[in-house]
Amino acid sequence: MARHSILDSLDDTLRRETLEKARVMQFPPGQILFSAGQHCQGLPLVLGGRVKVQMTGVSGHSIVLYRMDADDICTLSIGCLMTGRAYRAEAVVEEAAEAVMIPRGVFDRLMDQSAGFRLGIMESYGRRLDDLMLLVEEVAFRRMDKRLEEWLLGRAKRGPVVITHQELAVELGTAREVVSRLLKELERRDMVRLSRGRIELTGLIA
Amino acid sequence: MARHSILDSLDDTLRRETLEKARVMQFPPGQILFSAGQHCQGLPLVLGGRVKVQMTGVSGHSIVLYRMDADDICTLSIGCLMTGRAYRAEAVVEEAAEAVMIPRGVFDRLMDQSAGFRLGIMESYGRRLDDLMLLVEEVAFRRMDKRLEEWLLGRAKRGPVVITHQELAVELGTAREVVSRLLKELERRDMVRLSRGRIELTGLIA
DNA sequence: GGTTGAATGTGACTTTATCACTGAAGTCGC
DNA sequence: GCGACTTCAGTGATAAAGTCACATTCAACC
Repeated sequence: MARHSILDSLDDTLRRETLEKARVMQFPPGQILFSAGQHCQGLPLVLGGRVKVQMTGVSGHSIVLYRMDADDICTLSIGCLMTGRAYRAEAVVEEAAEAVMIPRGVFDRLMDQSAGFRLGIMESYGRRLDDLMLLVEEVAFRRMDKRLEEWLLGRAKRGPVVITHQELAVELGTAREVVSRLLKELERRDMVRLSRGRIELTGLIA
Repeated sequence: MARHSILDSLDDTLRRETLEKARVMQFPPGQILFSAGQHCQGLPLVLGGRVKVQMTGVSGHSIVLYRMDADDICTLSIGCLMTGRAYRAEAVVEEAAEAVMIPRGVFDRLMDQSAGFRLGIMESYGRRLDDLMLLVEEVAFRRMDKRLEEWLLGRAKRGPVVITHQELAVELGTAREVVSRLLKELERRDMVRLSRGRIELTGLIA
């Protein structure tokens, strides 16, 4: 059963009609939801799992822009859906995800007939814009060592972080060598223990 | 008379009603349209002039996020209007600007009753999101000297660029000293001629 | 057990950021 | 017209981050 808070804002008739025309889809880890240059087929409402959205610049470097998880809306798709432009970023499933795909026609109808749906869409847009503004500030002004430590702390809820230095570099929008060196420095200070594809936080609990 | 393409998408009745309740306002250069922490009073539709939107990070550094000019919609205001959150950025008038301020109630009504209005709003949102994604990439990966040259070229349509190094640093999200040094280097290579608050492009026409 | 490919380590060097100043150019009051 | 003041610009020293080139290590798979 499709559980997404934006669907709760619909009245019964509209919700039933929506669910009739929308498809619930499953995406295994590693699957590409969409990639740069593609055109949008429908609006994904994320029911569960985790998807990262990243873009690759002209330089060939990539950076993770944001993540989507349960109850999120794929904001990028809205713009592509309504204006017909192609995606500029790429979405990669990290944890097996489930999403309802709302076809264009249904989306238009929902926007037309449900104030709650509109609010949900606008809220999602606003949040994304905020996220990106904060990211700009972060990338432009914050020190890489702090950003790295913060990222690790945010990920180390329980157990070691399983990630390669290269992937971590994409998370932060920097080079692999920079990540390697900063991590080695953290290891020297006994903040982390490093092994291949794996970072264990030891002293970094603050 | 208020000319904005999104108003053209409205039928006569709706447009008349909107213009009755909306106020056309004038903003002189230097005026702050809104600043971080403030709450949104209405949605500005920009009729003319130029407004820059910039944010200041925790570090105290600022960076210009994007600009609005004729026929633009203040995307940031939409999110603040609908969710009640405060602005996170600041808008400063660069060239005397004129805007129609759409009050919240009218905005809701337009979203409800006009598909064209909705499309315009969504288009604006999508474009802004794109702008910010490109900015992230630019800040994260492109070289400062190239970005500076590009910025200057984009501004030097006719005549010299009137700007201080400090302001230019905010445009690019870097430090004033960095801008000064890069400009001096350009001057050594006879690409520009520098004077106080003014940059003349000489060899930089490419 | 040896080969292979991915992941990591590191030196050398360039670019960018930061700090701490100095000097130069405008502005204002008289 | 002349100081006093303020804003703007220049620069050396040093630290942080990015780039390039290559060495090493690890894990997986014949």
